[in-house]
This record gives sequence, structure tokens and C-alpha cells, in this order.
Amino acid sequence: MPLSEETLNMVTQRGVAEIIDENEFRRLLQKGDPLRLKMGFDPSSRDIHLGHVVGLRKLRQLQNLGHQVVLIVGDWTAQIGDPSGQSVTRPVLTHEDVIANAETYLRQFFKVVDESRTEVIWQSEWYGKFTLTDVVKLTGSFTVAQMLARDDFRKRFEQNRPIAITELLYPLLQAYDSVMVKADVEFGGTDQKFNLLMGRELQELRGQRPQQCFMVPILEGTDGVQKMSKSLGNYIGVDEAPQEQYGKVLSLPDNLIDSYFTLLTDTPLADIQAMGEAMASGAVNPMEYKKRLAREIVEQFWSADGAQAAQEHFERTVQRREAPEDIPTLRYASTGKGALTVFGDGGESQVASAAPAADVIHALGLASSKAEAKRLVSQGAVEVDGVRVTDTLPIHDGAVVKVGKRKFVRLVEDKG
RNA sequence: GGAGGGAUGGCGGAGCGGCCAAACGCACCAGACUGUAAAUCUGACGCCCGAAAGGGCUACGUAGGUUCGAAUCCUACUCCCUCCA
Repeated sequence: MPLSEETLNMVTQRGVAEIIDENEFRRLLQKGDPLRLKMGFDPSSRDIHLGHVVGLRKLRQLQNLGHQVVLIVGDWTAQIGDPSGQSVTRPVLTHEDVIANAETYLRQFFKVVDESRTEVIWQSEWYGKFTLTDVVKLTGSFTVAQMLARDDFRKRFEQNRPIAITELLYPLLQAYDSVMVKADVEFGGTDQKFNLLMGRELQELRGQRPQQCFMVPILEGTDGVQKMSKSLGNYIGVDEAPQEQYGKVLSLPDNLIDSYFTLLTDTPLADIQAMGEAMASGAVNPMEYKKRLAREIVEQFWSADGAQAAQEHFERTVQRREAPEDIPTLRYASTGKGALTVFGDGGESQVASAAPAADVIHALGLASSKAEAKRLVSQGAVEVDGVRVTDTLPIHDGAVVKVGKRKFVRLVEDKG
């Protein structure tokens, strides 16, 4: 059964930056034979965020059409490290680190990708027994000029900045992976274009049908300016709690609503366009759409119930400024002589009950230092039972202490 | 192998003997406004003591030295960069 034009467009156009070669790719899809969809995973990081999800959703869509995902765990390269000469030195991982990271990664990966149609392959399967002869043969397939075609390399070369020889090797290794798994399509962000094309090249040299290169756009992070990345701290992780994800989506700049709906949900494009118009005309408060967006996102990684609960939590704590239903509790005991003992995570601490509020906040573990605690108190960021605190903290059984926008703690007196 | 330049707080980047816990910008945090948007405004932004004024302790690549006093001067070391060969 041939695919409808609609399905074809959805897969090859929505949320896609570029496909090489698009016509060929459409032809292959139309033909219907199961394709091997290659995706690499670098075990030096393990957490998946929404930026990665853009590509993973495409994998899922293609799986739904009967295709097979091949996930390559880059365990071998991770254990070699990457002395890229950049300021960020990639650490050399031990075998144990790799295993642990891979486990976490896969759990998150399968929140989006269909596990039953996924093959996980460890790169060391072939690189573990690679010989120098193999290396020389591999490098013999390419020229320096070809390498310098990559923007990043060319710029550094022109500016006399260092390029480690091993760096030149990585694209080759990635290309060789494609040969080993007989990839039909490789996925990556637009920043991966060079590497993806190398795979095509090498496969052809080795007598295979060159893979299609499927590039997805780079998602902007929660700051709305830079790409989403963990090190920039502007990410929303798939493993984060529903409340966190929901809250982060609501705090996104408005101008991201469109692209997030397009890249991260199945909301029909016509609906997205209608929303854009409604917001532009002022008919609808963008916040309403962000709530919808947040629900859809949380649902994907958790559940409809989780999304609903996250929304209620948000409305309650942020919009109505009430204390959440389930606040972490902290036990304390009066020790007589006007002193208190607090049983926190980091053990017990003592404070005079008449001590300045900052001291108590610090003892409760709600501020990282006393200086920090003083700052918060003097800036009016501390409340007990909804009343701003200025000098001392009125401690009593059941008191709800709020610090800043989000931190809540309920005090419980330990009478035993 | 030779010549020169540089290493400052989360980042960028001033300072070049005391007024420097270190200008300024960004980020982060808090408050106001608000839709936990944007923009804007205010404050804070190493740690400890103090209600505060203020005091103390750490910090300007590492280790020493000069000086009443060093991020600032000297010596050695480490690392980075540029140019020449």
C-alpha cells in the first residue's frame, strides 16, 4: 500500500532541516522495504533533552512505517577520549561509566523510540579488533582537502588554531560505523552534516548503497537564544519530573511556541498556524497555548495524569500563589532553653529559636550559606504561612516556609 | 631552535604597589510589574562574625621572594597563543 502524500510530507518535511537526497529518500519510503535508521550515541553524556527528542520523534515516525532503528553506542571512542584542543576536554570514560551511562540513556531513549524495533550495537564490536592496517586503509580513502571542507576545520586551519589529528579521525570512524551497520539513513542535527556525508562517501567506496542523510533543526533552549544544551543550562530533560518540565515550558519565551509545537508535538500544522494568528491579534493569551504545549510535552514522557497533576500544581503554586499539596517536610524538635534541633538531609543542626530568620533559613537547608540566607531575607524572599518574614521566623508545628519562588518546606515538630 | 604576548570571579573583560572581594558587560538569584513570556525598574551577587557600623578569613595560573603593604614588582615552574626557522 503506497504511502499517502500527506504521510510522506509529514515525515520528510515537518521538523526537518534537510534530507540528502530527498527524492531518493521519498522513493525508498514509497518502495516500503524496511530501512535501517542509524543514530549514534556518545556515552560521555547520558541525559536526553528536548533538543535530542526532535530527531528521536522522526525515528519513531519512521518506525511506525515499519523501519528499523540501529542505535550505535560509541563506547570505543568514549574510552579513547577526545583531545580536541578545545577548552572542553572530553573525559576518558571507564568501561563501567559507559555501561552506566548507556543504561540511563537507553531508558530515556525508549520513552520516544520503539524498543521492539530497535537494535543496539556497541561500536567496540568492530573497533575492538581494528588493526593499524585497517586504520591506514581507512584514512587512505580520504584527503586533507576533503577534511578541510568541514567548516569547523577550515576556520581553525585558517586561523592557525590547533586541529588534533585524532579529530580528523572521528568523522572517519563515524562513517565507518555506517558501513558496518549497513545504514540506509543516518540521523543527526544540521551540525552533523559533514559527518553524515562522510558516511555516504565511504559506503559508496565500499560498494554499499550510500545512506540518506536526515538532518533535523537545532532546537532553541529555554533562553530562546542559544541551542538547547546541558552545559548551557537551558534545557528541558526528558527525565525531569512532570512539574519541572511543565514549569520550564511555561517560562519559555513566547516566540518559541510555534517551533516547539511543530518539532515536539503532533499538533496539526493548521492548528499551529491558527494559534499564531490568535496570539498575534491578541485574541488569546499566549500562556494558554503554552499550557497546552506543556501538557502535550509532559504527556509524552510521563502520562496524561502526570501532565494534569503538573498543571494543577502550576496553577496552584504559581498562579494562585498557594502552597503545593505535597511539600517536603522537615522535622525539628524543641530542646528547651529556646533552642531547636533540625533534622535535615545533612544531619542535625542546632539553632536558637529566637535567632535571626537568616540563621534559621540556613539551618533548615534552604540557603547554601548564611550570607545567602541574609540576602534572601533582606530582599523579602522568605515567607512563613504566606506572611513575609523580616526578623525572626515564627516556627510552629505545620508552618509552611517558602523561600524564593519555588522552595517550600513544611515544618513538623518531633515530640518524641 | 629563536623572538615576543598572555594566564583575573560562572563567562567575557578592566585593573598594573595601598582607595581592590577586584570597574564594566553577560549569566545567575531576589523583589516590583506581569502571563513563572518579553521589555523595564530595584537590589544582591566569595565565606565567616555582627542588628548595623564594622571586623576577620580565603581569592586574581603554581611555588617562593621584595615591601609596612602585591592581582599589581622580582625569581622559578606549568600551561596557552603569535611571529620567525
